[in-house]
Amino acid sequence: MKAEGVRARVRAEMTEEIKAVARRHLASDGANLSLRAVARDMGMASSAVYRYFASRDDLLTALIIEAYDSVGAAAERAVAAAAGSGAGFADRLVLVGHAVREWALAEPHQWALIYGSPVPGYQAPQDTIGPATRVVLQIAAIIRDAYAAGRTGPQPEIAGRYAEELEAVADQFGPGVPPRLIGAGMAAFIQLCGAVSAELFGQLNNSVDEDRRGFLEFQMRGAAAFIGLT
Amino acid sequence: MKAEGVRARVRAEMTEEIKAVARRHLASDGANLSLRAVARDMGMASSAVYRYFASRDDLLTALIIEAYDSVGAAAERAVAAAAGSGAGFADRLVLVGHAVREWALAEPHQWALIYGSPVPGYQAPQDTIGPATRVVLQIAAIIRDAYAAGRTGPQPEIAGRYAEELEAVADQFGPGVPPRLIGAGMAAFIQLCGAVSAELFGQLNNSVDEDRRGFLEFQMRGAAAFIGLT
DNA sequence: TGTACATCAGTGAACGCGCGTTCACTGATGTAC
DNA sequence: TGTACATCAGTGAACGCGCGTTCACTGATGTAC
Repeated sequence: MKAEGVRARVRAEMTEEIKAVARRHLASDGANLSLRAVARDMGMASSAVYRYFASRDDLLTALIIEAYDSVGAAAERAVAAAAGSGAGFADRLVLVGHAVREWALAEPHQWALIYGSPVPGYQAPQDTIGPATRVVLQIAAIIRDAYAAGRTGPQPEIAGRYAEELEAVADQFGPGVPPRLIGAGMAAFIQLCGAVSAELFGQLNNSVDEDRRGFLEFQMRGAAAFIGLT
Repeated sequence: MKAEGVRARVRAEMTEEIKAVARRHLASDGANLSLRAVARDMGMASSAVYRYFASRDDLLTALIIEAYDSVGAAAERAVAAAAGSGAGFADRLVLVGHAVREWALAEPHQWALIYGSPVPGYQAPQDTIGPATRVVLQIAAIIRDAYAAGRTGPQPEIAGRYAEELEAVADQFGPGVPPRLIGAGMAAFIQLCGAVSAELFGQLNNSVDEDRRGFLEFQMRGAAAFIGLT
């Protein structure tokens, strides 16, 4: 056995287990995650957790990053599978929607952690920015590809300062992509987040209770139409 | 002075003041509202608050109901003013969007309380249901009026179980309103909530930072187009 | 108008609990010779 | 291969704090006669 290998592996495993237990605790406590409760669940002294995370906020940050990565990966798998099977661009957007929604239904507390109200007193560090953009990047990629394939329809003019801001964003994605397209893509992402949050946070109760998947698809097709995807 | 008038009025004033202080506390603590902190801020013993609210959850419920009523009233004022000035139906939807957004910017913590992640361990009582529907009711009213005026454009067919569910919802709003219209109206509401939450919870940071009002209008015009409002 | 009584707001101490974080420590595991 | 030392995981007590809720109580305000 490797010299430093064993300790390092055990350390990694413990770190993962702490995160796993903490994720379970998100379910009952929301973002009021308690280090002591996590330690209790693991059968160790609360002080021992500090061997793995410098503070409660550090643990929270790790959970946030993993949540972003997890939903981002789900979106990426959906786009890759859809592109591989030759689905149309609107269908790809719908499939991203379903993938994100299904991830959220499976991990509602992780969803609340990243897309719900901010945790009071918690300031997200820079490390979270990258992972946070993975989902919207996938939507942007669909749009970029659709635009390159000439399948984005006519884009109405937009004007105003927000149009200029979108232009700056568009420049990061591919030369020549019209800013309105990027704006409509961001709108689709925001709409998706809103739709999933509405379902999880109870705003659909007593109106759409059975076929929420169908209703999400309805909304995503609206978003695709707004973009102009064909 | 009336016999029971004085005590009753003082009692009402105290109740209001407690709620006002509690609202201020939402800003720092989020939904982890502390009765003791509220009492401290009012310079009274924590036990005295129990003369006015039976428990912390009762106070939270009162705040939630007032928040729904407050944003609902803002939406109602916007619709009334827009209808009075003869604005088109799409414009009315946009104006509701601006009104809701402005309310949320002024009261971000109340917004988080009602549209953010649910408070852990808190179960909303029945009393919140009515106030919770005031905003979406205004959007439904715009759509009903637009439909009656023949300004909702052609409605594509929808099918599936969610369509049946929307039919049941449509029946509550006015006979003959096509369920797809109601679905598109709900989608507009959800999109609005998503857009406002995205702005407040930081998802627009580093992409649309200056003209968020314009970007919201862009999104609401998309929602109006999806409905078919002209 | 004055007096006896009931109502009610507010106090302060207490109960029992939980929290994040620090610190001196024990023992086991790895490292260097 | 064996021994001396360094590293590091984990313990348990403690600090200082906060919380929701209850309870017996004081004193002021209202009510009934």
